[in-house]
Amino acid sequence: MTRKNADGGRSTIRDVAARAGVSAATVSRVLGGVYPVSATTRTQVLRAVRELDYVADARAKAIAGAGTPTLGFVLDDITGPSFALMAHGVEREATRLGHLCLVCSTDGDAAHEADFIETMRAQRAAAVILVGGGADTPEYRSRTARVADGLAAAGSRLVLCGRPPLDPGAPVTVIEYDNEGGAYALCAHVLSKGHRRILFLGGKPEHTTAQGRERGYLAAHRARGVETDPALRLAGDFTRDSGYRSTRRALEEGLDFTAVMASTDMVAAGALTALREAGVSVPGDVSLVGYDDIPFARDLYPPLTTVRVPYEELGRLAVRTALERGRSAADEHLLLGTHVVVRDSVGAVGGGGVAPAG
Amino acid sequence: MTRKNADGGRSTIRDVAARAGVSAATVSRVLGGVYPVSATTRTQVLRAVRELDYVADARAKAIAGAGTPTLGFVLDDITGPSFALMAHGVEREATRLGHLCLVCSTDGDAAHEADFIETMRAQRAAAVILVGGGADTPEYRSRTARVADGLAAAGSRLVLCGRPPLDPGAPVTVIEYDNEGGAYALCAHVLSKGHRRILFLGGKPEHTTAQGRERGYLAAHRARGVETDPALRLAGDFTRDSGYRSTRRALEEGLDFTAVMASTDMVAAGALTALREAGVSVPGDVSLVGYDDIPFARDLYPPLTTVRVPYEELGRLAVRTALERGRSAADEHLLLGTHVVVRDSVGAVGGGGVAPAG
DNA sequence: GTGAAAGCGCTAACAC
DNA sequence: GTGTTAGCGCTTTCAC
Repeated sequence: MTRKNADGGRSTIRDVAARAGVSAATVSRVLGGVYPVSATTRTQVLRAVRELDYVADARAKAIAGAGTPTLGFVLDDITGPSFALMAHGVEREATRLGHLCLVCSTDGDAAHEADFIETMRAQRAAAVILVGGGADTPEYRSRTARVADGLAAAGSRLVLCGRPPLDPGAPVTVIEYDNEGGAYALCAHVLSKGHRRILFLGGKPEHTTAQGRERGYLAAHRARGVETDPALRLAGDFTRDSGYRSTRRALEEGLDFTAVMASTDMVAAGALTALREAGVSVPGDVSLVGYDDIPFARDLYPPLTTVRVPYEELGRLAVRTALERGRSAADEHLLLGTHVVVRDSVGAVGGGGVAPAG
Repeated sequence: MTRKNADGGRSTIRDVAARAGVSAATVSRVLGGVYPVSATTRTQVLRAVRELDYVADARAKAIAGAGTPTLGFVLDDITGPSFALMAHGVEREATRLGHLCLVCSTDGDAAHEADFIETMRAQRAAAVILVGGGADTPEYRSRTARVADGLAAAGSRLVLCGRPPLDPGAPVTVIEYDNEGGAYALCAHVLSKGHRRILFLGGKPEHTTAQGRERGYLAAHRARGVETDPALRLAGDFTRDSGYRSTRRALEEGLDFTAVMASTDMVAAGALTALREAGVSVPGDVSLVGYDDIPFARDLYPPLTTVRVPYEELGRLAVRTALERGRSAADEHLLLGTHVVVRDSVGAVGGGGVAPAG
């Protein structure tokens, strides 16, 4: 059994050097790879490394100038399928590019988020990626701009993913996907089937992602010249439970609608269960659509018509953009397209809806 | 606007010291918190820190002896709902305990996993947590034991979560949940409804989690004195697609069964869709059960009867055990219980099954 | 209470 | 080729 040096602690480069009968610098060189070293020395050093089971301290390397660059990734909730997908993309791309990736899920807690960003700064992260909508308040803008400045001044970079963009000039990279466009197309599809009273299950009113999707809903109606009923737009959040509760309440209150457009597939899942429990058939009585196209969407019954968002791709892109961006401090802004994927949860109107017409 | 020191780079403790007109040691002390410093000095230092927007380099701190401890978390696929849940638990508990958490998803690639563990060692992580089953081969045991030794020698610790345990004596903490027991109870439930030909959708044959669940399936049959048909046990993996494909094939081949027991909720989701596409009603014609109780399970139609595994709790526990363990190098072994949650996907036999009775 | 100096584990000139 | 000497940015004796 290979044992460590006497004190049982980790061994240092000097221990290796001593055992191999060379200087620390030499050890560093053979481990470094490219520097010319004589074959015999190299062999000896390598043997010592093996015998001591030596692994260089990454922090020390980092501080000395070498070292693996790091990257921070912050999301609301790693448990949400769409963000998990993104996390996957981020993680893959980061390691592909030789970066370490620190992940933090904040549970929507702003303080936690701030803490983590600070930590990333302390780690001298090459970039920190923030994902997930949020409120676009003046406080948000100034706070985030400050963060962006701080990061930029430290040679790092802030990437906003699906988040409210900042005022022009702020040193951030923002990558968005088209919430309004996707929702517009989706809603147009539903309208084209003859639906005129579409229940919209939104998110938190101040949440920009939710807003974008709602704008799409509204715009599609406007384009078709059909009026929207404010009573049909319900706030909530992006969870399954929110969809369930809102739908239940809508049903109990006797709201009149023939379709529901959920702001998220998770919300749609909850809505579907609520509908089913109430004996409402989908899409027979009521049609249903979601947003995100999470893997599960097609296993729902009926398979859910929804909007595909390229989350994993988004994650990869965020990393690549943040890391490979030219040295320009200019802010960049990317908008990824989305498209609706039609499955079986939308039917032509006529089946009835849930309430007696007018 | 607060600007950095001249070169635009990050400022160091010396920059702060200079600006505050004190020594670096003093800055370190006021930032450290507890050391006695005069009120005026403290104020000045703090002001300098603010003006310079100074954030101490975590790597340098770490190397100097202070610094935030780190913890590594490795999983197959962060996209899988159950592991995402665990990741959440791990992440929460780690930050609660003041640890940084590095997450890596390996996509089942052993080399990637080895790399990451090496990285964690280089980061001098306090512990590394490995989750997800795998093959319990001699190679696995010796390789992992070596890793455990290396980590232990470096003052760190390996935690195996739902992974094949090592030979006794290896310095690891293993936390398992009861696959066999859960599967046994679940299968017993299905059998109690009169089912006698239950299709088992397993995982990779060498995968210990899959094996445990299969053992439970077998044991439940044995306990009831019902014979099992090997043709009814299909291998696959833990994905939704695998469940879909296997079920489809079983149907095409005219396999005779009245229930399907999927080794995972994801697999069950795929199976459900395949069944539905074939016009087989669940649970009318065929009953279906899963394993994991992922959040989505109840939004499937019919709501899925499954086994609840406390994944998030598991993650928290892994962190706590790894970090708060006494200084004893003894190996620990925890086994978490599971329980079946009955929903509506199992019916009494009689509806028929999918093939003409023998 | 505060500063000077040593040192954490490593890399990178700069000699020879 | 290889060793010596400086650092990297921080903390922590040890003096004063």
